[in-house]
Amino acid sequence: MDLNERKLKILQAIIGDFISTAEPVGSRSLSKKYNLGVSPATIRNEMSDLEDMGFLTHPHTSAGRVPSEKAYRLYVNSIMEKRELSQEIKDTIAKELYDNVSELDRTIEHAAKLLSEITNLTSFAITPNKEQDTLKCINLLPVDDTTVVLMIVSESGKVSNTALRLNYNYTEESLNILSKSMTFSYRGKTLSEALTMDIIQSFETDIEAMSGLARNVMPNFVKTLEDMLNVNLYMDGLTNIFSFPEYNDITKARTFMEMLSNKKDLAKKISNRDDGIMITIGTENDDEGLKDCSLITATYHIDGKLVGKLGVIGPTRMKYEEITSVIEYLTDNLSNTFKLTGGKNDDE
Amino acid sequence: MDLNERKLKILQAIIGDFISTAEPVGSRSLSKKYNLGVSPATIRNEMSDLEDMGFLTHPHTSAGRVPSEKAYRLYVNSIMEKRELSQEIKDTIAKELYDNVSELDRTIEHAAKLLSEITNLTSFAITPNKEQDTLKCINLLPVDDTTVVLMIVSESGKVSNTALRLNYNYTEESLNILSKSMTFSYRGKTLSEALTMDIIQSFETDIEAMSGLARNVMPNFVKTLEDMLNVNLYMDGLTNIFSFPEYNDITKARTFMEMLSNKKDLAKKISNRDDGIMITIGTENDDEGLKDCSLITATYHIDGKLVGKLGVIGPTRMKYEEITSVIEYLTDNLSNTFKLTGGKNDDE
DNA sequence: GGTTAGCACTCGTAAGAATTGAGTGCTAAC
DNA sequence: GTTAGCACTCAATTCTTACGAGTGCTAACC
Repeated sequence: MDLNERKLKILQAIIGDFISTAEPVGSRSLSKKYNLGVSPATIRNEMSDLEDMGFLTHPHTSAGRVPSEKAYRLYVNSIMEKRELSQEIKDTIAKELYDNVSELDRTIEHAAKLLSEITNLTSFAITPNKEQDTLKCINLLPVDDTTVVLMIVSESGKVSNTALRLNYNYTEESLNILSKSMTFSYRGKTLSEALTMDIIQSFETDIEAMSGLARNVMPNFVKTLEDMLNVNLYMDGLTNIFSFPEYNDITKARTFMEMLSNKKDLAKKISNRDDGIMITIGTENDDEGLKDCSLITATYHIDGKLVGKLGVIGPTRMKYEEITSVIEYLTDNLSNTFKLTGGKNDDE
Repeated sequence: MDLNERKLKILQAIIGDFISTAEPVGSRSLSKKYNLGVSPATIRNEMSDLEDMGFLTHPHTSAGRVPSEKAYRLYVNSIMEKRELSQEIKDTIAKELYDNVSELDRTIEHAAKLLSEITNLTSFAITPNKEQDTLKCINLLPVDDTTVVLMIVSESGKVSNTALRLNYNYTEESLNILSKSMTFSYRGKTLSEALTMDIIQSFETDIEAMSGLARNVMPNFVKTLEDMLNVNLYMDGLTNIFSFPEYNDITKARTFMEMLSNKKDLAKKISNRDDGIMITIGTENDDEGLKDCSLITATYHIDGKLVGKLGVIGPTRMKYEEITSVIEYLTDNLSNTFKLTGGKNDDE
């Protein structure tokens, strides 16, 4: 059986109708709403064919047709067209992003919020994977007699620090030497490389006099590095799910919420997704809890290198076209923002 | 009418029963379950009196009685006794807190998680209000030709930093002088005091040569101070609300979730609560969205000074006794943790 | 041969009626 | 003051009925 012009037109109408109404689509109402030029009976025949081909399903005998995952997949791959966003939305995104340039994490959080507000879906964003980020400078700073701060700056502009308490008095001199020495050893190394180096060893042999201080600093150095490698997950628009009739059932809403509250798994799942725009529909998500959901994600870049992700989650019946455009536009703008400022606010 | 011994006993039984079953309590089932030594008819008479006194309400004629807010208030104030926690829960709390000593914010977040797991309620915690925190040291650190990091350390051990890009080359010397000079001016001042000082002014007149650098640094200094003053709100156990029959209604669950997603208002509301254990029931919360909820909060201290809060939110029908004990024990332990380490992990 | 009108059939949903049962309030006797 | 007895109430459950949107099939039509 062939997916001819007319079948495609009918399928498209059904998908469109179902996406906006959430009601199974019947032949009669379809022929009334859309000017397809054929009678309901003909549409019925075509629908029956489309069902045989796996594009439609049937909740029960006397109900209308509902698009299958295969239909959405076809729609996403072939039918839907790239849509130009309305100037209004473009302006909102640009304005919100540029007006709120701030610390990287805050910007990402804000982008997620923006996304959920525009799409009326649940949105999420993860901060960049910093495995490829390189170390730039390491500093040990005196605070008081027994407290020093360890500060690590990476190429991407990320600054991390830990206050550490020593159980003996240090000299400023020794802090300085160790700082310089560490910067020398680690500068240009990626965070993951730095973590695999046999750290304490190198300092004990190199600088005998330093070894006491180094032994105190190193565990914290490792801990801070690990901390810098952590990917943060932000979510917004959690309650948007309640507007969907498919989640009018309390147990479904609950399952959805519970799945999202497992941030660790979710962050991992998102991290593992392909670069660029990626759409996964229902069972394609390979996750029991996501079998009725679709995910759309896209990647943004920091200085063209570090990669973070951002996207939405919602019922498989979602406005793929619009939402994909929004996400694409948003990530493009994000990458742009981070190209100019490195995610930090400039002087002024 | 007098709230005599027997009335009190019956009221207590009704409250206890309703808290655990969520079903209106009838005279017959009450007399069966609890050994009150009187017949259902007598209980009915007493119930009728208790209703007249405002302690019970009546969903409808043929339903059992439900405790009113006034009853809960009486229970919380006079009837309930301080309960000794089970050793198991004590151990869990102690273990979880001491095993996870880490950055302050992480510890608070972890405490909130722990609290929701133990109580099966929605928990929240806010980081300390740092208005009384004092500045300890301010540092400007060279990173590369045009980037410096501004680092601020406060007495409580909080370290904040911003990377800033200058539009001209600086000298290490000038950074040093400005750091020292800022530290000298601000050391010992509270964060809020520092914010009200006419900052740029003072540096322009004092150190002519510095004014260009200072002009670049100061806006960031102010911004970072403001950032340090921000109180963070953590929540956990959001989906616990679904286990309560009173939230089986999707619109109620939705309203609850929506109220909690407004983090700003919530943080404010919690900040404004009294110190120590505070219990507010239903309309006592003075908030339409909270009229069917009770809040229990308690305060923890950092080094005996800075004050943060932590608590739970749930239906008015909650196990006040148990939960209050848990929260009290938890905040005591938190304060203890922060007394020993200042919320930071020591050198090993 | 594709298209269409007609019609019997299906099945979820909404509305209404009957039944149940936990509970109250009142009265009269103990 | 306490209690047994009884009529009454009302939410919740179950059953029944009616409705209607929709299908699938058949036969006629172009």
